[in-house]
Amino acid sequence: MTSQDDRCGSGPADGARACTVREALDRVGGKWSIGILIAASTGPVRFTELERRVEGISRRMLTLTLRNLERDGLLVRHVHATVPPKVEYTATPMARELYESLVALTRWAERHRDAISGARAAYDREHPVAKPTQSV
Amino acid sequence: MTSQDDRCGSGPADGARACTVREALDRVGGKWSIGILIAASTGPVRFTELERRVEGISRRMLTLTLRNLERDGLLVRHVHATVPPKVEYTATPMARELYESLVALTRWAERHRDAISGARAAYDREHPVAKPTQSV
DNA sequence: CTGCATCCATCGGGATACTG
DNA sequence: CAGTATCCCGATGGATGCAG
Repeated sequence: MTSQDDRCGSGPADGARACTVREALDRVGGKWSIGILIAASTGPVRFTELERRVEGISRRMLTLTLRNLERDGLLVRHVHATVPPKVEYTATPMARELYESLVALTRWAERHRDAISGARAAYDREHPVAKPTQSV
Repeated sequence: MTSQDDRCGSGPADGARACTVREALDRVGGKWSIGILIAASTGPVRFTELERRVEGISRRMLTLTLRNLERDGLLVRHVHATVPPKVEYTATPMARELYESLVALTRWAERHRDAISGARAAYDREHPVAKPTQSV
């Protein structure tokens, strides 16, 4: 958090391009950002509702991720001053655009899912953790 | 690395969608993956060349990231058995497709760059690290 | 030239308990 | 209900030295 260290003036060539991509990636890089964004993209969602919908997330991480998304302007937090506190989170148009941009990536993942796991299997087959000095 | 723990059967609703996105994100989630991919997408690049082009990367991280990308089938490693070793890395078509899919994200980042930094500034302004018992 | 091994600092993130 | 505070661990990544 609060990490703004990446110097985008990396300079030598395609550093700028790489950096711009990372700008976007960094907003969704967390383990839970996407899940939360999706859950909140259909309308206002309450804290507890998110806790159930995202499934697997801890209260702590939910809060942290929520704060980051809010800070980046991807989520809007609305507090109802009622007796049992009620807080609703809503994805901003910017967040929905982000999600739209992500579909290309999703499709890529679907298209190459097999190729990738294949490549991994092949790699692992040809690159066993060969310890020359140890062979049973 | 070698982390394949994400259970995509998250179940309850949009968990599947979120998971597929993460599949793609996880290949480029590293700090250097994108930079290397871009540098290698225009043609075969040597190890040292990459070390210069990526700029800021350490020899260690270059090697590690290279191995991961190779394992995922995004990079092909070609070793020339010459006296001074010469190894070239080339992005696979799959990797170039990945890069293409990332342009949508890039555009999103460009479009909302100002909005985001603005949101951050506003948030930080309204949420100072207020520690009641400590001031100075 | 290419790359692995080691040491070390930092960070994300899980578990749990406490509070307005 | 909606958080906040602590503790704690594994992963990430930087620096450096050694080796084929």
